[in-house]
This record gives sequence, C-alpha cells and structure tokens, in this order.
Amino acid sequence: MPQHQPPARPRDSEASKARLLKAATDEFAARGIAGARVDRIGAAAEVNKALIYTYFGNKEQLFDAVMDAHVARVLDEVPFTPEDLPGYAGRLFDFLLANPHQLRLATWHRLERSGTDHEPQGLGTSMRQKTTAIAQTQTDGLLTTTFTPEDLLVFTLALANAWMPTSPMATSEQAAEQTRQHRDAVVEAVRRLVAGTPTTQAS
Amino acid sequence: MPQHQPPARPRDSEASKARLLKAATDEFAARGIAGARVDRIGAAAEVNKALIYTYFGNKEQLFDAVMDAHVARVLDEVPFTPEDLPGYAGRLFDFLLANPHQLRLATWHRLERSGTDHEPQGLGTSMRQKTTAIAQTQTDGLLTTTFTPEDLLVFTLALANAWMPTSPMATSEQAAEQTRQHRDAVVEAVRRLVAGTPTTQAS
DNA sequence: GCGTGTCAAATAAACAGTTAGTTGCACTAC
DNA sequence: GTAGTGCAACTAACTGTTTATTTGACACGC
Repeated sequence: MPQHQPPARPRDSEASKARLLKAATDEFAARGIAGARVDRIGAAAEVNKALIYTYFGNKEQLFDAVMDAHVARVLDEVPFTPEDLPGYAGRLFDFLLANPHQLRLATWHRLERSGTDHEPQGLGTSMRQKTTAIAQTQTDGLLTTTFTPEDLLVFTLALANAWMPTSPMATSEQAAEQTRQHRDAVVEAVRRLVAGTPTTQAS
Repeated sequence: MPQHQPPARPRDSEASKARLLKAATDEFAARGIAGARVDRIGAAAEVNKALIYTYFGNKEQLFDAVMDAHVARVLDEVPFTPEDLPGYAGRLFDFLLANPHQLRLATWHRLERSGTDHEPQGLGTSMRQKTTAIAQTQTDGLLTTTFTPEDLLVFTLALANAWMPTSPMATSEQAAEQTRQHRDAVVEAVRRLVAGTPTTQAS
C-alpha cells in the first residue's frame, strides 16, 4: 500500500515546466545531452521525473526545448545592426558574458545535435535575415564589399566568441578590468574587419 | 569449457595500441567522452576491450591519450610565424580542413575536460611560446601593437576556425571552390587585423 | 614454467523510459 | 453547502537494457 506525501506546493503545471526548463538548462549546459541525467534534472527541479516525459517527450526533446528558449532570448535581446557590426559584436560579447550558459549550449548543440533535422526555432530565418541585411548595407555603400555577407557575419560572430570563458586560453579568472579590455579588443577587431567604410551616414 | 580462437593476427601490442588510438579518435570525435562507448572502440579496433584498461587505464585516460597525440600533430605540422599571422591562419585552416577530427576533439575537450587538471601535453607551453614570439615581433616593429599578444593569437585562431564544418552556418556541403574562397577570406581578415605593419622585412 | 598478451564471461551500477495508481480541485446537481 | 464526478497534476516503484570495469582462464614464445 503505497503512501503519498501531500504536495508542499500547490499544483501548477506551468510553474513545474518552468522549473524543469531551468534545471535542464543547467544540466545540459554543464554536461551536454549524452552526459545529462534525467534523474538529476528532475531532482534539481523538485519535480517527478515522469513529468519530463509527459511535458517534453524525452531527453532530446527537452534539450530542443531548452535550445529554442535560449535562441529566442539572444535574438530578442541583442539587436542586429548591419551598419554597425563592431557595436553588434560588443553587445553580443556583453550578452554572452552575462549568460554564460548560452555559448556552452550552442556548442553542445553543434556537436551533438547538428546533422539532425531539428534546428532551433527561428535560427535559420534569423541567419538569412542577417545576411540579407548585410548585403543591403553593402549595396548602400555603408559596409565594405571586401567580404561576402556570410563571411562578415561568420567572422563577427567568431570574434565576439573568441574571448569567452571555456575558450582555449581563458583558464585564469577574468578580472573585470581584463574583461573590459577584451571587449574593447573584440570591437576594434571587427572595426578593422569592416574598415574602408564611410563612418558618416547617408540618409 | 570456453573456446578460444587462435589469433588471426600475430601478437603486437604496439599495433594494437595504435589501432585502439585510431578507433578511439573516431569515436571520441563523433560522440565525445560521455557519448563514446568503450565496446564500440574495442570492436572498431578489433581488439578486446579489456586491453583498453591494461594499456590506457580507463575511458578518460584514453581520451587524454588521443588528445595528446592530436595536439602534438597540429603543433608539429603547422609552423607558427608571428611575423606572418595571415599565412599562419591560412595554414591552420588547411590543416583543420584536412583533419576534420581535430576541431571536434578540441571542442569536446573544452566542454568535457576543461576544469580538470589534465591539459593536453605541450599545449600550455606552446601557447606561452606563441604569445612570447608575438610580443617580440611587436617589439621589433614588425607587428601591430594595437592588440595585446594574447588578443592577436586568440583572434587569429578564432578566425581560422570560423568557417570550419560544424560551425553554425556550414550546413551545406563545402564545394571546393567555396572552400578556397573561405580560406582567402580568413587570410584577408587576419591581414586586416594586423594592418599597419610594414610588409617589407627588416633583417 | 613463466611472463606477456588475449579473450569470453561476469558483475554491479546506472540508465531512460513506463506504469499503475493517488491526490487536489473545479464544476455540477441537488 | 455538500456529495458526486471527471480530469489533470503528480508520484513511487519498477522494467529491461546498457554501461564501464574486472576477472580468471587460456595460449604462445622463450
């Protein structure tokens, strides 16, 4: 005769889903899909493990849900400015620094989930929009045509990531002053990348 | 009464170790440490999996052995030229393209093994040598002083990696012509990074 | 006969996913 | 208001499989 504990919390599936998503974010960011443990996620969220399967399907789909949420956040919070790629790189740098899970999640996704059909929602669209916007800015004469739009985007993203923690070199703790200098260096690097562009704006 | 097959191959522990290392490279590059299966590595190497434990200790140490070998290879085969960082980026690009496992292994290492004590052998030393060489080249007036030596190294590596497969954008197959253009773009990007340097050499 | 290399089989733990059931709660009929 | 009903939220216990790692017996060259 199984005994059940009275639930300390009121029943609220949305809140449980949210706690699950938060716990899954931490677990996946730290250990990836293969390394993540469903039991651990349930325990951290203080939610029965079976709910993961009713709410999200399985471990992989839970990861996909985590990715979708985080891609949406970065797209929302970091506005893209094709005529000011150095500024964009700086803002992306700031965002990634404030959200250290983002880059790890994206990297796990690239390693463990790429080649599958499921791309994070809106990522492909956003990439296409960005390259199109860059191409238009080039046509308007506001951006160097030395590189293709794809090159410019890929290089800008790469430079914004280059100094992030868990990068090959960042073993020592990032003091605040050092971080600011790295940010400045990233912005300057992108500035040099796009050099040869009129800084005055045409209306 | 267990039956034993007569060994088809002559006994050769070195050859077995080498086959194990090769199979482990493929498995780890594809699936990382947590996703790798010891059985699969043994089967692919046509070596009993117990040998993995006698030769390498355990799964993690096998991964470390794989990393050591591959770090040694890239350090050997891609000479570092602080006075010609664009050329270095191009050569690194070529190497990574010819050795697609390298970048994935390095990425898995960053995600799953960083924070542990074991760094791949010679990597720290090599990084230190490279930054020192860059600093010297700056002192000699052959390289821009806009960036610190660390910035220059990190950015150069980031740009050389930016267009590699399993990068966010490289979903379509890399046609040979497109690859050449990407290589050119990487070299040009690093050229712009280090711009303001005399191109003529002082002896 | 001894050391080195080899192997199938065993083991114990961990794992993702399932199931059968319990509990809280909104709503209704009276 | 209160007994009854339907249902979604929740739960403990379990299932069958997979896993890394160990073991102990066998073979071969010397």
